[in-house]
Amino acid sequence: MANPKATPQRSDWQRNHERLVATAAALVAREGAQVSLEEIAREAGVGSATLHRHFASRQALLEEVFRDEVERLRLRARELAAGDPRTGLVTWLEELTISAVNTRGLPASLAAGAGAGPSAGDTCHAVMREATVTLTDRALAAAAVRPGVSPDDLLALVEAVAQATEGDPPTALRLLGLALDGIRP
Amino acid sequence: MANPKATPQRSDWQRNHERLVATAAALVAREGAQVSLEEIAREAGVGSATLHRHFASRQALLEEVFRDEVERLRLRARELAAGDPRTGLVTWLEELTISAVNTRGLPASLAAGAGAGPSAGDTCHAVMREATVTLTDRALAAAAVRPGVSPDDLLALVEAVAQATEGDPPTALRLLGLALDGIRP
DNA sequence: CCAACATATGGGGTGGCCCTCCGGTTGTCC
DNA sequence: GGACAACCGGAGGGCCACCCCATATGTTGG
Repeated sequence: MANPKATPQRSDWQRNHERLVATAAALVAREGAQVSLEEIAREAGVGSATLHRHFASRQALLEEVFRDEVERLRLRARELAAGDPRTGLVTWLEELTISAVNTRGLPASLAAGAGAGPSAGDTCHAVMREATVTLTDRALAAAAVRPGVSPDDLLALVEAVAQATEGDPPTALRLLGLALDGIRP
Repeated sequence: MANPKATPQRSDWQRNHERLVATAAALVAREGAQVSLEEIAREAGVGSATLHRHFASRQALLEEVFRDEVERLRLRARELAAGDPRTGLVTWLEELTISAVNTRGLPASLAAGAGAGPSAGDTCHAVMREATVTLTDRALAAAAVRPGVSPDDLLALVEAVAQATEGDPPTALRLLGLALDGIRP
């Protein structure tokens, strides 16, 4: 289902693909991650069969919808990896939380990827995980956080908080703060 | 929709009601909180209309399914309120987390009640909230936790963790531990 | 420029879900 | 044991995910 660059699809394929992702982005932002797939297809002006042919699952569609935002976060993590290890990690977790809470459907998409193990490397969750591992390891190495803290646990916590407080950034940050006070050395 | 003791329902009503709750409990335990309501009705041997007449919503049905477990937890909180304030609160949060993670569908049910405000006083969430408020206030009064900690935040965190780690108690407790280390004075 | 063909499309069908209406049934109370 | 309110469940409407296959359309070699 993914698009191997080796065999470029027909132009209408690409057109419909972009249409679908754009429409999905708009509808997910307005109605959440569980929008009707048929509505997306209808709004995009294609048959529902086409949507299913382009995306094997709702999750596959969401992965593409959030690709840009995830990329933005990935680059941000790169930046943060250049500064202070402690504040870098904390800022990363905060910004990730804010993004997830403010981006309708993202928490669901991240959580969905979490259970899948390390199978597919390009899921939203996998990218966020790699960033979190890097920043956590740096903080651990600098003794900036209590030893034994696991990046997977941190990410799981952020995802849990984001999913539970979708649309309410202040609460999300309060809950995250509660948790973060536990990582002092 | 609740059963005011003043006008006892007909015997078949009561029979079907118990059947439905029992069947729902079994199916929710096996398949999770989003089981098909029609399947519950089918398995219970009643028409789907009857199920909808007895329970205005899926949530209403779940509330009854979990009534016993919630009552057990409530009594447990009472016990804990007699001991050390610090360990009482911590133990409560841990046991609540364990129960929620091990009881399929409970996290969803708790979370669903969370957004509803203080309208209905007998929801699962409301009961757990009252217990958590009591124990947290005690701990705050004894300066056993950092001031400013909110029982609602603690409960929200437990519910978030429980929902995100449903069926995986070790992870749930690790995440809770991460958060709990933040409540030292 | 055009034919032939792989690639892609979408209407319509299947089966499932939630929820409601309404004709029929069953407890209950006098 | 009859009358009446309470209760039941099959059937149907609206919506959804997913799939099949006859049709259309980009693409490419002559």
